[in-house]
Amino acid sequence: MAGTMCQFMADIRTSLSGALRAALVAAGVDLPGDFQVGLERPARREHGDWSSNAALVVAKGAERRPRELAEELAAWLGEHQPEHVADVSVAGPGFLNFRLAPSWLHRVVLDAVACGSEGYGRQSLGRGRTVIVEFVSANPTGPVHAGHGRGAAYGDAVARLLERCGYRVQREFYINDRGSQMDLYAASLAAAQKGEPVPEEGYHGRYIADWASEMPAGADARNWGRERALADQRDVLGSMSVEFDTWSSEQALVDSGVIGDTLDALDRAGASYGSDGAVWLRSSDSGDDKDRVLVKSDGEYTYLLPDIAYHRDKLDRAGPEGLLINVWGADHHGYVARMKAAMSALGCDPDRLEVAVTQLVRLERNGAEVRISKRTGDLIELREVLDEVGADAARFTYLLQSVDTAPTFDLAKAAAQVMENPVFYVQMAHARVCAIADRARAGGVVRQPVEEVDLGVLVHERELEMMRRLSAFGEVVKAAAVERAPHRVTAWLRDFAAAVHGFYHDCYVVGDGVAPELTQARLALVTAARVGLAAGLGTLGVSAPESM
RNA sequence: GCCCACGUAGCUCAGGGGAUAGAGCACUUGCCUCCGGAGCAAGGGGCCGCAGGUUCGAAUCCUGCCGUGGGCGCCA
Repeated sequence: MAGTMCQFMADIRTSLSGALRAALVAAGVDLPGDFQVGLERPARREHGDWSSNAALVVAKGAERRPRELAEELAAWLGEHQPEHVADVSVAGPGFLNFRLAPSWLHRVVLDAVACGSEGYGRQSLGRGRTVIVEFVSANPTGPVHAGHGRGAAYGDAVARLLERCGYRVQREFYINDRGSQMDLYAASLAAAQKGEPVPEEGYHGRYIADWASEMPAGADARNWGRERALADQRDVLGSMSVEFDTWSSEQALVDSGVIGDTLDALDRAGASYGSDGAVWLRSSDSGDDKDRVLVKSDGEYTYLLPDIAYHRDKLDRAGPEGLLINVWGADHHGYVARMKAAMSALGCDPDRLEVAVTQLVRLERNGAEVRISKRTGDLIELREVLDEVGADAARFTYLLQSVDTAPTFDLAKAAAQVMENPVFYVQMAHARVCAIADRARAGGVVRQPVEEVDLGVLVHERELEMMRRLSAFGEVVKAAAVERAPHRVTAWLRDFAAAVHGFYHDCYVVGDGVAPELTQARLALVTAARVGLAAGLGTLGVSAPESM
């Protein structure tokens, strides 16, 4: 039953676009087979609750004047009004503006209460399709740093969004536990243990000395170091509630022998060739700048070859309909073309591999830049960020902006417990809404079941605004999932929280001057607000505290 | 030099074919009998980097240029 309730927002769009389509047909317009009725929420309130540009889009093909056509459509719609529509008008060059009765917003309250925070805003576009989201995948040569934090927050939020849209999601971490970087790491640990200077090309972070001092005498620096780094990474990521379903080891992949299969497959496909004693991938045939080495002249695999085998394996695990999403840092963007080239060469649809590239984060503390530099040793570890600002603020701040931007993350501002801090502002809205419900309970208010409450008394502009914002959540979730853009949810939360604070300020729920039936209706609205805030925060992996 | 992303209010950033371009901070000014004023509201502030093009319509799409960041290893 709750499932059908949650379809309400989809229904209102369907109902409006269906009516528009019927109006167009009645007006004698021939619609293209793939015609989609444009329907959006106007930026300006006076343009109504929903608006369509259908007349503008169709006018040219129909050889009609947009404004005249719009007038005709409006007249027809006036005689055949869909449910909840109070008024249809024409504006500007030919926009059709729908003004809805408050009853459509009252349905939104029922919808939210019925769905709960886990169900509200759920979409069905995933239809059970498998998607493997690979993110963080830091080298096991040291702690995860602040830059990985962004990938962690982003990858996990994308996974959560996709889950809310009906995808079957696997979170995966790829361990690059092989190759020259691992050699250098092991050599650095071994040298530090013996009190010798670490190799110049090695790792110089302070953690090397710390970990070397923990390392038992006679331990294999490579294996011990790998486990030490992974344990550290797992621990830190876990403390911001990022958990992976699968940890895939490059070394294990190599040991299993599947690399040779991949090499053979590339050879059979004519995608590789030998030159200068090395084996090369013809990636330049598929849009890459140049060809890339798969097997070095000393017989060692490069990073690329096992990674191709790994992606082949992932595609296989995801199934024929499955999708791969990789979250890579900006320093790996040049790697996208060659991986896609390899996928094409192996006969896989390169569109099944998506790579989201996250730009670098500039880290500040009270306006002063803090450099992130893994190799030189003055790196800011993710652990430090979490200790300073907390997991909730870190996640929310990482997700404040699009991953296409290189934002500034001020640790001091993110940690501040003030309303100017968007994390605090949004969480505070949730806490306030919970406080109201507590207060009503403490005041002896007995709540009626929502379906028996007369929501028709909710007509205050603050209430309407809150319900309007709430009603957009499902569309926001869908857009955020499709665009792999969790920051859209962050932006929505800030707007919705502002509406909640406004309501809180102007609309008392319990108190002397509030009629009992209004208290009941507002308590239902408060529950709906709690659902919306908790649902939004939940898709970002941020907690919704009941008090602060 | 080539490749990718970005350039929007003083600052941090949303918006990514549609109507008069938005939010927070900062600045000016109002509002506390009562659910937490840790708040709410009003105001000032914009060649949407520049120049062309496509379109009924461009901050949004295309091309070029300028600027910023990142990448261009038989490292990972």
